[in-house]
Amino acid sequence: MAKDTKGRILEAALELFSEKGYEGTNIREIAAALGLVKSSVYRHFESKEEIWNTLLDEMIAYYGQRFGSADHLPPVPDTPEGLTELTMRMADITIRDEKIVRIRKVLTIEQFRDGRARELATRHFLTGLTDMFARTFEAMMDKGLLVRGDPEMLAFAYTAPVSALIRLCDREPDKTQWAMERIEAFSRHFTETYGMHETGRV
Amino acid sequence: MAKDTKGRILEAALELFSEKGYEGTNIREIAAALGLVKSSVYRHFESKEEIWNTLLDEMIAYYGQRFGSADHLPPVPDTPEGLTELTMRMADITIRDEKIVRIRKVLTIEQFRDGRARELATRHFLTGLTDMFARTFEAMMDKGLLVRGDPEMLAFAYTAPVSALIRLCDREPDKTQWAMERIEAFSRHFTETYGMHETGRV
DNA sequence: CATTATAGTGAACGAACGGTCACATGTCAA
DNA sequence: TTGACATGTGACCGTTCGTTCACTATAATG
Repeated sequence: MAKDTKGRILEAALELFSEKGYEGTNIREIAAALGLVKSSVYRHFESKEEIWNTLLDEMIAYYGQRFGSADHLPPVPDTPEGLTELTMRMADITIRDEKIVRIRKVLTIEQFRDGRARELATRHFLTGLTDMFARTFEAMMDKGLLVRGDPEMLAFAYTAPVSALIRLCDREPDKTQWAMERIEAFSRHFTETYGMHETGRV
Repeated sequence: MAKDTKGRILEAALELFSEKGYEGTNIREIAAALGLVKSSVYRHFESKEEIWNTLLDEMIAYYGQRFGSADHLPPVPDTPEGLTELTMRMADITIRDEKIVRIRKVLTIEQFRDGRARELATRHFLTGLTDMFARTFEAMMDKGLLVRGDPEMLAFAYTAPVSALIRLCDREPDKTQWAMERIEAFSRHFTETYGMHETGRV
């Protein structure tokens, strides 16, 4: 059968670490989460630390594959309102996808203890979103949909509030609906401030 | 002499918890930080958990006293540029004050494990700053310094990016200077977008 | 069929943990 | 001087931690 026990251990570890942290989780719990006893875990990993490091490798790779590659760039909206739609779609995915939620949570918890977690946290919470939207905004400026200006600055001003609300959902999931409404309201406010409609030139 | 050992224990606990988390810190380290052995700590606290709960009480009280009371409201700027100055002053304090930094870090780490930490985290990272600046912005609108609009929305759009950069400093202190420059640049961008200069009416 | 590799187990290990307690100090009021 | 109280200590406790290992069951390979 070989049902990829190694992968299931990493899954369980991510889930537990994201709730109770690395130090707050023990090997017995991880094993129990897949119906094993702790010694079985050591068939697949040499130590608890190796689980953590492998998990980090996986998270880094996952981020690169999901947000880093060029073919995953979001489509450039056709209208200022399209930016809001795009944002809502992306926010919805990033809040619903349990794996991404858990990655954000574990990076939040462990960022002060582990250097690699620190770097990935900065990319997740700050630079990654900014870079991505900077390119989108630049394209929108070229299309005459957004007022001309520093696309990086605009992207930062746009993504930081959205990111803050996404992190609120991580912390207090029962406020998800409220947060989504706030994201939409903020996005509309943003497009009303910076958005332009095409002049219709052919 | 009675040199407030209880208070010093709380100080040491805050420092250690903010770096390694509650579970990652043990009583021996806390005791050693003030030159004691662990059993001495139990003269002042019944358990590790009581240290944690007392610390949380203190953090909640500290926040209320520091940011909650009306007499600590920041002065309303006289010009749009004054908003940037005010922001830089507040950011500088909040990044330099080690106690506040540690409180933010420990709330970041423990927000998923402790309900009270969760609530205080939301206030620290989201609602507190927004509420405070909403009042400032409302006053600035009344004075004709800021374009009319929803002060809450504007405050959220303003404080969320600043907060994101402050949290970057918590995570990567060597990027503090860069972050401060970004805060200033963002604040200037913001006042250029929404700021107005008085018409000079008497 | 015998063999070899793989995955899982229960018992046991030393170390570290949070916590207790009898005891040694020092301080200060009666 | 005495007694009471607060503070600090070292030895010790039971538990839990991460980790090891001899052993079993299973499945694939020659």
